[in-house]
Amino acid sequence: MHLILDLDSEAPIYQQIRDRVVEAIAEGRLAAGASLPSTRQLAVDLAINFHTVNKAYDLLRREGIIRISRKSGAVVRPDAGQGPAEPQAVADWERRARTLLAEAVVRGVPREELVDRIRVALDGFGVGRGDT
Amino acid sequence: MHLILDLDSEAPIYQQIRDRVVEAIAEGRLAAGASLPSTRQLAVDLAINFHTVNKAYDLLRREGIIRISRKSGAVVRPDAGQGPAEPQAVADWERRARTLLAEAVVRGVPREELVDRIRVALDGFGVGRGDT
Amino acid sequence: MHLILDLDSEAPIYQQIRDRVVEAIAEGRLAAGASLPSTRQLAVDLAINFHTVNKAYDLLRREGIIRISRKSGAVVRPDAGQGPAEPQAVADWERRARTLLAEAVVRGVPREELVDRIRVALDGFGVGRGDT
Amino acid sequence: MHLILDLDSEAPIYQQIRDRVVEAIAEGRLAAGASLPSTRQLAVDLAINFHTVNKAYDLLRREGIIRISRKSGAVVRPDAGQGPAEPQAVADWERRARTLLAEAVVRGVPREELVDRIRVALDGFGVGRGDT
DNA sequence: GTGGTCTAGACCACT
DNA sequence: GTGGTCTAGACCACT
Repeated sequence: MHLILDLDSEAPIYQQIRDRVVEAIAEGRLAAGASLPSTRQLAVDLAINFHTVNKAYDLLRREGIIRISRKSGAVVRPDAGQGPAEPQAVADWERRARTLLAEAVVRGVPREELVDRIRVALDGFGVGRGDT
Repeated sequence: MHLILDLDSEAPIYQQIRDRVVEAIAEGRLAAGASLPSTRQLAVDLAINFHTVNKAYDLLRREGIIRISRKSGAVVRPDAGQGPAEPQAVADWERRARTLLAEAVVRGVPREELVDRIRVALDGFGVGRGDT
Repeated sequence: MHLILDLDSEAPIYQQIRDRVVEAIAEGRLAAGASLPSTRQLAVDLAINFHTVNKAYDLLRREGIIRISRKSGAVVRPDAGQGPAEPQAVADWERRARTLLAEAVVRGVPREELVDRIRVALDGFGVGRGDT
Repeated sequence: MHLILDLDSEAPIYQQIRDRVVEAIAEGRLAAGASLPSTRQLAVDLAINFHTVNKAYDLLRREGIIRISRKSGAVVRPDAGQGPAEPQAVADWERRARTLLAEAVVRGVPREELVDRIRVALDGFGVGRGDT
């Protein structure tokens, strides 16, 4: 799994790892059931502290996106994106989406362009397309 | 201007203020040219320190969303959302949107529902609709 | 005298007035001995408080750039830009110039471009050209 | 890094710190990639509050001149002064330069002396000389 | 009356 | 150990 960090960003590294993994799953680069690199391996690859990778994986586990076991390490949950989403998580997501959309509107991005950009992004995601 | 904070949220208070103001502008509750409460006043209303409000207003100013002067306090920029958006800001926005969309996809929100929710949110925004 | 203010700027209005007057003198739009508008007139033209204009004029007077008398109001000093500059003022000016140049260099403006831009600016100034 | 403040100056302390750091980078005393003192350390050295240093560093970060991380503290961006300067920033810079030059002209500094002083200042800057 | 700056100290987040 | 956030209060600058 290739994964690019932006050390200049104000976003914490563990959050960036979490975000990139989520994107990789959405894009289909990380299939359901696939293994993530070991925390130590990824830490070496990214030249960061292994506790930071640990924190990212733990976050993904708590979000129900991956499973972690001593035997098989971290794997993408086979049912990720299958069952209905948790109402609580969806409500929270919707609030964040609202803020993000409001920002674009206030910045003067035309609605058509906005919807287009969202469509393009969604088209890049192979998971959950309904034809799976 | 009514504005609700979540003190339990991990999002800093100043960021929440910024987000709520942006939403209020997008919704049309805060019109272009309208005054925001003074930093001290809003601090009293929200039962927080005025420096925190200051930081939020300063952030909005640097984003080009409000104008601040010692004379007239903070006002929504009359040209907010008028001119074309800055490419840099739009690129940054798109990255954040991608991450957010990926999360929804991975959580199993169907695409139709996703697009619907976005449409509903956009319909709640009065600004920049083109027919104004 | 036409004079444009930027109310969005963080620079105080009195400082902007002072700066614009200095530029007008350098450009030759305000000749040595010429009268400035009365403080009340300028305040009306700029839609600002007349105390603010007063403060700007007082600053120009203290800098030795204009003379103020009850009889003839504010006039550009006839000897502005004639005699040798005050060493103290020049030293102070040089420090500010150093900071400004350092900023351009750090931002990556090539030296040739830097010198060119300065030359162009100086060419727009009619006063003190030596051929007067 | 040695750095001298003028507590009597009307320029805010955080701005002075920012200006001195920019000069140190232009002079080559602070190389690309070099570390700045920690906010707390510099505050002790300058006998000021660490929040003031924080504000200066935050300003430098927003200007894209330094990078800040909790791990390695503040470092001069390796690419500072490398890529082409932002047009917006250059336009703003040019306006300030115009005002500064006008002031010198009005004060009676001869053009030759003016250009000489600028050349001398630029010669003191090791960064971006093209022959490096 | 408004925002801006500075000091001071507490506590937290990240690595 | 580093920076980030928040509170608190004083004083100043601008209009």
